[in-house]
Amino acid sequence: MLDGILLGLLREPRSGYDVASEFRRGARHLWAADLSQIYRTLGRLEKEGHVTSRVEPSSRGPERRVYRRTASGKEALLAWLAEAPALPPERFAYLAQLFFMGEAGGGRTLAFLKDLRRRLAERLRTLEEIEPSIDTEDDHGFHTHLTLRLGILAHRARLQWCDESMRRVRPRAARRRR
Amino acid sequence: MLDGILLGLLREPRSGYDVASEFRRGARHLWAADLSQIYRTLGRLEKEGHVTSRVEPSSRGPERRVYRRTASGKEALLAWLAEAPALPPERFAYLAQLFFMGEAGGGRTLAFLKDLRRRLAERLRTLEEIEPSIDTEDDHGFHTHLTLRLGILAHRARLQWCDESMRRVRPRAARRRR
DNA sequence: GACCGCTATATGCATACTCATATACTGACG
DNA sequence: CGTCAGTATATGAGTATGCATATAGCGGTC
Repeated sequence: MLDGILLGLLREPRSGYDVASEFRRGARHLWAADLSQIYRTLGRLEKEGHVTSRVEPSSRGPERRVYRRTASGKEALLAWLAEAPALPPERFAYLAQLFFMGEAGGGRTLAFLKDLRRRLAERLRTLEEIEPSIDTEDDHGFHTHLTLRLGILAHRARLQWCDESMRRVRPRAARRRR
Repeated sequence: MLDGILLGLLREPRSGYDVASEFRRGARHLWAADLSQIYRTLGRLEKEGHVTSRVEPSSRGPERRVYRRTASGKEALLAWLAEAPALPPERFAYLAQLFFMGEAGGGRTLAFLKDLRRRLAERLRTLEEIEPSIDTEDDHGFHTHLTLRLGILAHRARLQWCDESMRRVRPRAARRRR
């Protein structure tokens, strides 16, 4: 999976470090990846012939290993884009916690939702801050904006759900106290 | 992470196979897990003393290894529930594809979104079918319903996003044809 | 000149996860 | 009686991921 992302980011030749920075700036909200993971994957892509690398001097640090996408790499990228939309396995750790919160007596649910709401709101804020900086005229910018937009709408829906849930929890908690 | 879920499902003694079935029925929308992964994790939880197991005859199949949660297991579960809400690393494979869809010339975006919408709508339908069957009176049912509810709201938001996105894509595609 | 932060690559280790495969019992259906 | 679906456990192999750590150049600041 990371393969496609790295091949996509290598639209222009870049070092692993640059790819990782690009990643953090533009794609952080859609995929998480570690520097070590990126280096390893680039290494594998090179063995597979999807990229080539060349060591080049850097103006402000140690030597850089610059990766270039090959024709085969471009092909692999297009093949990935031609695949059906990949719905990932759902993995919501906080929902799993909430699912069993009844075992904690139910008294913790409200505090948990409050905390969750705060964290989600924070994430939403960072997404909203990025949005106006995207130029939607060119194709890449347009698609970037589409993905960012889902992040924003999804987070808003989650916040609404937090509010709805907290409204439902309060009377239950009150009943328990009686 | 799976530890907490398994310990939660072991509110009553169950075999690995039962846990997996329970999983598919009630928690499929919040965490994905493989049977082999569940067996292995139960094995580890036993080594750690959080569960014990005993082989018992089955009425309709081979022998079952039934797991029981220990006091230490209950403690570990409560500790997990007391942790802050765990926001998982974002991993949206289909968003990653969309992010780079400009490389495919942009002509594929609409078909991609249509396909995605269909898949998401299908998932939403299965969630909505489960909803009315949940009894929200008891604590576990209530919390189950909360998590299901987020699944439903999140999917509705995604569908809206698909529609919004398709409306934005069409004029661009028309412009490209000129 | 010492130290800090950023740039830059790479590896080791442990865990998590996926997919395939082996084994074997039971009940239903044709 | 054969076969299939469902019940049931377990392991091997390969991949992905996360976290820590080692190394080292460069530029600025105190």
